[in-house]
Amino acid sequence: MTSRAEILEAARRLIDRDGWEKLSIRRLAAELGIGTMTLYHHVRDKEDLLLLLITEYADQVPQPDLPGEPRDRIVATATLIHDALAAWPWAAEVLTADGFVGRLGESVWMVETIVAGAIDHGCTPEQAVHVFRHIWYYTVGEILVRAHSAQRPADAGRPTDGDPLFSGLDTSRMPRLVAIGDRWRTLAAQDTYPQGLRALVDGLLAQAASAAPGETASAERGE
Amino acid sequence: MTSRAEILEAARRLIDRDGWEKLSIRRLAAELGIGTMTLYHHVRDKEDLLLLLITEYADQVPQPDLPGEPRDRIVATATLIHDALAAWPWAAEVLTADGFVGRLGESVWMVETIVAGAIDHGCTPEQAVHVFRHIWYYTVGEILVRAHSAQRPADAGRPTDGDPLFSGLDTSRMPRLVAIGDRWRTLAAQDTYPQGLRALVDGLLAQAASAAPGETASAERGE
DNA sequence: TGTACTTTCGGTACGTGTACGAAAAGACCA
DNA sequence: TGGTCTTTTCGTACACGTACCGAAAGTACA
Repeated sequence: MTSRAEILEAARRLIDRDGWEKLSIRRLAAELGIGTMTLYHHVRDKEDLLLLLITEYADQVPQPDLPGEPRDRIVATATLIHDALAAWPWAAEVLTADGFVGRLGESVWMVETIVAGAIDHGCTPEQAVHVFRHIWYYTVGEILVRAHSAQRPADAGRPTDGDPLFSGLDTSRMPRLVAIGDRWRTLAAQDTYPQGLRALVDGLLAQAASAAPGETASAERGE
Repeated sequence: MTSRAEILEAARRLIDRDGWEKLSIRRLAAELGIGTMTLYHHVRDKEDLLLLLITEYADQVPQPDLPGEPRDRIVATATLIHDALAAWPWAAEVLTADGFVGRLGESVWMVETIVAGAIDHGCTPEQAVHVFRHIWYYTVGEILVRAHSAQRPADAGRPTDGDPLFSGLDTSRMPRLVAIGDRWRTLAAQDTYPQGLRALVDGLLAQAASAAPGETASAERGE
């Protein structure tokens, strides 16, 4: 009669004790004192387990006051999502899972806030959904690329000779890039998410405005 | 005396015959008639093998003429990268790998073209590198999320009831989204990459312009 | 109480990536 | 040729996720 709650509790215990990399179906089953395959009766697969953990985690993120311009609310909320994901090592394992967004639990307000912000700014609801979608893509990409680059234990050969994103790049074919010397190699250290996000949001909102100029979205009921 | 070229050839053979999902270190070794662990002398790990395959593939992408505005060159090149990655099933397995960009082989011109386009538009070289970086994040996110959503064999329970990105979303907490009815569920079918990319690029270029207004980048030599 | 059906449990087995270390083969020089 | 050192080969072993399927336990109805 092992319940979902007990499973998640045991998983958290395991993660706290041995680190989340050591979390495995087998170890979790052992921790619970049940057969390995029994776990599969409460959880579809490992991805599902991690998604459940994520829901639990997301439920604890408090909803802050977000006054200000719609645009600023969007940016602030996206940054919140980003920071939460970045602080959350096992997010990268499931970030692209189907329905990840739907597993945000209590934190669906993040999605709603972004969509509502876009509508308030003058987007149609359809455009607003796309605004969220693009922000999501960008955020996921940023998290995944950076997370992957970060978890490398400093390859013996190249002791972090610069931006891992570009490591091994054949610079002899890139005259325009090389023109700035080796400075570009060190740009990775900066946290570039805020700028990129701002640019994306600005671009999206401008795009929506020019697609339907001067028009305030009317939330018409569909079907 | 198994060479890298032979390994890659055998890998391609295996992929053509059984599909790339079936490609494994063990099967590849068997195909080559060598011991499994021998492969590890020519290839660091599986990720490295896939990156080698990617270099080979990328080398075959022809470099097109890209006239027009710098902005359009950037967008066109990014779209080319995106489409290549999307057409390339095993890209998702290594897309976030360190130095992926450096494994583009002959296709480094893609990186150079984007960086050069940004500089030609008035960005500083540092800004141009960031332009590429943000485009890369967005593209990777788009590819990974969509790739993951696509490879699901239509869950028995929910026969594709809409956008997999949002599946399971608690819409009762999203009044503004629900206001458009269920239409938002079907928006996923559209290819939204071009719009998002355009918005991102526009935003990035506008941001760079406002950071250093009216200034044309001077490619000063660094260090 | 007996019987049929459903839910829960878990042992075994397959295929995976790859760490480790021993063995074989090749290279080089005395 | 013999010895030493380096490169290449690969057998064994481990932990993993999980498909498959039989066993056990719980439930419903006769």
